[in-house]
Amino acid sequence: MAKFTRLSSEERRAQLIDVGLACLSEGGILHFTVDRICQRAGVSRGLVLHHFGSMAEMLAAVYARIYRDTVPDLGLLPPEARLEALLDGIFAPTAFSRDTLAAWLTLWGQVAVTPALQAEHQRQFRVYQAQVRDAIAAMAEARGRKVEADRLASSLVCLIDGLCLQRCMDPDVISAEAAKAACRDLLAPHLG
Amino acid sequence: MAKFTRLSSEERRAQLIDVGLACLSEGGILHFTVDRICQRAGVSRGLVLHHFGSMAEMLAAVYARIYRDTVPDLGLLPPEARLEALLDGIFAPTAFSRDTLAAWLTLWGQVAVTPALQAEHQRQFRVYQAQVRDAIAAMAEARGRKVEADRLASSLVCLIDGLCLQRCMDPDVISAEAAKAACRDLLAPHLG
DNA sequence: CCTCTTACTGTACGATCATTCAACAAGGAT
DNA sequence: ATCCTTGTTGAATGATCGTACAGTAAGAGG
Repeated sequence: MAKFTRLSSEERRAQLIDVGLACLSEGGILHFTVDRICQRAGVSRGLVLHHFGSMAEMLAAVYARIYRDTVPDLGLLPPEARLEALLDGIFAPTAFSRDTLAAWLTLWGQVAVTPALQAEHQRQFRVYQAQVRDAIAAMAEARGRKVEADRLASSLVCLIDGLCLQRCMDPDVISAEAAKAACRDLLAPHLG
Repeated sequence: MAKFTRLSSEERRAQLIDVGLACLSEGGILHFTVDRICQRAGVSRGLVLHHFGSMAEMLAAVYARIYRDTVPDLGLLPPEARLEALLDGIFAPTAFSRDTLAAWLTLWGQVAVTPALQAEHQRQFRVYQAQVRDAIAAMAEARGRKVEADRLASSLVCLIDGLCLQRCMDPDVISAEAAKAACRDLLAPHLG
């Protein structure tokens, strides 16, 4: 019998990212270590840096992963449905759970002090911000309203982040429905 | 000449908290270490744990400090001025700087995974949330409006947090004035 | 000037950290 | 069945981590 099984580079990276995410959720950045991740994944110490080069690079990969898992793709939806789909994705049970949010908070806390992570953040955030802006602009047009889509999108993004923050630090304070309602309330005066 | 100078417990704690805050700003939680803090403060290794007992306790003390430095005391102000004073305090140049915000983000990232910090957060946040609610309620009453002060305060707190988050991760995106405007825009439909 | 409290020093300790690297072997290719 | 690519192992390294603790001395009070 084989002492270990070989996976393709993509498969192994995906598995390690999963484990890394779990470590972040449970213990923050201080638990995001080579030893812990490898032990939990059932592989040897050398494998993480073989696939990612450094822990900072792996952290950036985890950031890209959680971004894709959380922010839905809105491209194919009809204009009036995009905004609601965006909120449904972000405030879905898995994305808006304490575990996922704890990972988000940890990553945010590292963005400003980890160059590799900061670069990944800017890459991901640009796409996200554009999606939110377009969803708002599409809705405004569908309803025949003139809005400052940029400013409104910026406010909505901030509100969403803050809701995630508060939800993570005290889950009882804000439910997913209350979070969606707060977002709609922010937009209502401008979109009707 | 003396080999070292003795300070009162309060003075030394204040100094070490200052240094700890600086370490958090510059390198996140991974730079919040006994060695770094002591070296930077010009004291020996044993002093931190002499005054704080553990690094987790010291982190909680730093959290309490940054909270008090950021959130202004609104008690004595006239009802209509409280909301604006709150925003002025939170978005003041020092509080809304990259350094201070980086420390905030780091601390937030640790709240969910550090019991001592979580306890301190709940203590501080309760007071903060109540201040925001009262400022909103006072303004609503002054203007003769009926509002759901709780929900509105919750939304405002989330928006403020999100603004801090975005500002820290990319200072060019949001100015202090834009942040204040976003907050006023959230409240305007309810408070006029 | 003496005493006493306690702020303070500095070493020691065991654990854990990220990274490097040479050797091994799994499994598709030929 | 053999070769070869490369995913994988595991030990070694040197730095750094938090905490414990026995001893030192500063400086206020008597």
